[in-house]
This record gives sequence, C-alpha cells and structure tokens, in this order.
Amino acid sequence: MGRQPCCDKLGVKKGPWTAEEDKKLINFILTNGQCCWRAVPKLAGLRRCGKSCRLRWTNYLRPDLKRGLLTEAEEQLVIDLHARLGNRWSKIAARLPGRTDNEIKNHWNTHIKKKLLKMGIDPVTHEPFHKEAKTEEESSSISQTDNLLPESANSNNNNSSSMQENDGIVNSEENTSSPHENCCSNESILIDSICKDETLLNSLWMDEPPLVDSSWNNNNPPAMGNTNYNGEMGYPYPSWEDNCSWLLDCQDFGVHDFGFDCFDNLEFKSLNTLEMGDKH
DNA sequence: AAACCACACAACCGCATCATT
DNA sequence: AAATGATGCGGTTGTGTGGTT
Repeated sequence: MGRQPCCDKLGVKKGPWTAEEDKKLINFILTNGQCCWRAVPKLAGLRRCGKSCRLRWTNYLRPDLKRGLLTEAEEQLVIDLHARLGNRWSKIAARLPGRTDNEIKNHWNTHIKKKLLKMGIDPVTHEPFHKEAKTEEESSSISQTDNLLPESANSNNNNSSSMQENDGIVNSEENTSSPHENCCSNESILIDSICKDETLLNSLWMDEPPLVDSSWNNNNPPAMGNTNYNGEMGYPYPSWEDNCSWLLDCQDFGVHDFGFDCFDNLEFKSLNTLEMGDKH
C-alpha cells in the first residue's frame, strides 16, 4: 500500500494565485519551513494542490529569488550550461543563484533561443547551422534515435562523457558564442571560473545535491540577518535583505496585511530599513 | 480610440523517479 | 517484491500587458 494522495482533486482551486493565497502560503512556510507539500494546503488553509503550492513557492514566493531579466553574465552562463546539460533546467538553475528552472526555461525559449538562431547557431546542438547540415548526413542514423537527448548531441562530438572531454565542448562553445561576451571581461571571468571548474561540473553530472539549494534543504525558514549565501564558487550570493525588495513590491496587494507573525523585530527592522532606502 | 499582434511569464499537465507501505 | 503515492522535472498552455497599426 502506498501513501495517501497529495490532495483530493475535488475542490482544488486552479489558476492564478491571489494575494490572500500567497499570504497564507508565505506565512505557513516561514513559520513551519518546507516539509511535506502534501500537507501544506490543508495546514495553510489553502484550497490548492500541494504540487501547486510547491511550484508557487519555488518559482515566485521564495525570498531568495532574484527578480527581473537575466544579466548578460547569467545569460551566457545559461548558454554554456545548456550546451553541456541540454534542457536540464533544474541543473542549470542550480548554478544561477536566485533563479528558478522555470524562469530560465522561459528566458531560454523567449530570448536566448531567438538570439542563437539569429546568430546562425542551432539552440539544440549549439553548432552553427552549416556545420550542422554537414554532420547531419553522417550521423543521421544515430540522431534519429538519440537526438532528443542533449547528452547525445554532445556525445556526437565525443562519445565518452568524461569531464575532461567537456573542456573541448567549452572551447567550441566559446568559439561560437556571441560577440558581446568579449566586451564584458569580468562576466567572462565569472563564467569561465564556473564552467572550467571541474568539481562543479562533476557535481552536475554526478547528480550531487545542488550547492545553491542547500540552504533550502533546511527545514527551517531562512532567518534574516544571519544569512550568508556566499556560495562555494565564491561569487556574491545575495543576502536575504538584498533580495527581499520584491517583498516591498507586495505592497501592491498589501504586504502590511500579510501578518508575518513569524518575523521577529529584527526582521521587520531590516524590512523597514529597506523600505526607507527604496523610497529615497 | 479600438483592434490586433507579439511577447513574457505564471501556472498546469504528464511523466519519471523515489519513497513508503 | 509489488503496489501505490509523493515529489521533482521538463514541456506546454493560458493570460495579462505593451506596442503597433
């Protein structure tokens, strides 16, 4: 006998989340932390599927989320990682602090894909189109069965998936990457440091727990003020305060009515400080 | 000013894998 | 070991918004 269903399909609300629902979910997660999503709707007083709650939280409500468009550096990193990992958005997102798989997936489909196409690069194989046409004939029998797998696209270049050989992919990727990366050297350094870090890449391939998500594996809610998100990669990982300005945007639907009972005075102080800073 | 179109993004759906009984 | 449900992931769709005609 298995578990009980996560929710009874009857009476489960769908569609866009209301401010009231967001409020309930935030309140619940901040108070109780992330645990069995199956129980969340019931305990939080929501008529939603647990799955929907998890999605809403991870993609929209999580306080460590960055909002806004991806930066050039992030975009280039996504391209590089996609060349290695294919459509494994969660893996890619794990390397971009504050970004969700859904966000990256959307950005890929709406921006990056078109950008690459404009540049004459196949967004699937990351190869120039004319080159693609050449090799297509040679490997047609293979690609017909395997081309859905991104690894196979890479493994066409090298059948072994060992990480040493990924450097080859990096180089070819760099050769075909957009011209703009030349003009932002700092960003390139950042990307290079990540992409050429074999330890990191190994962890990607070895299905190790993503570094970035580690703070969220914790059942306890992220405490403001003592959060140090500095990742192992050494790039600046935003603090809770740095990223919770979105919360202030919640004024649209009355953040002050949110009833963050679980926030202590210090947390509210931080929020107020931010709020004041924002208005100046 | 209204209609139409394109874009961006939030949310849903279905599948695969993992965990539990 | 098998059955069943939970969770996570990737693909797809629906909807709101801004721009253009």
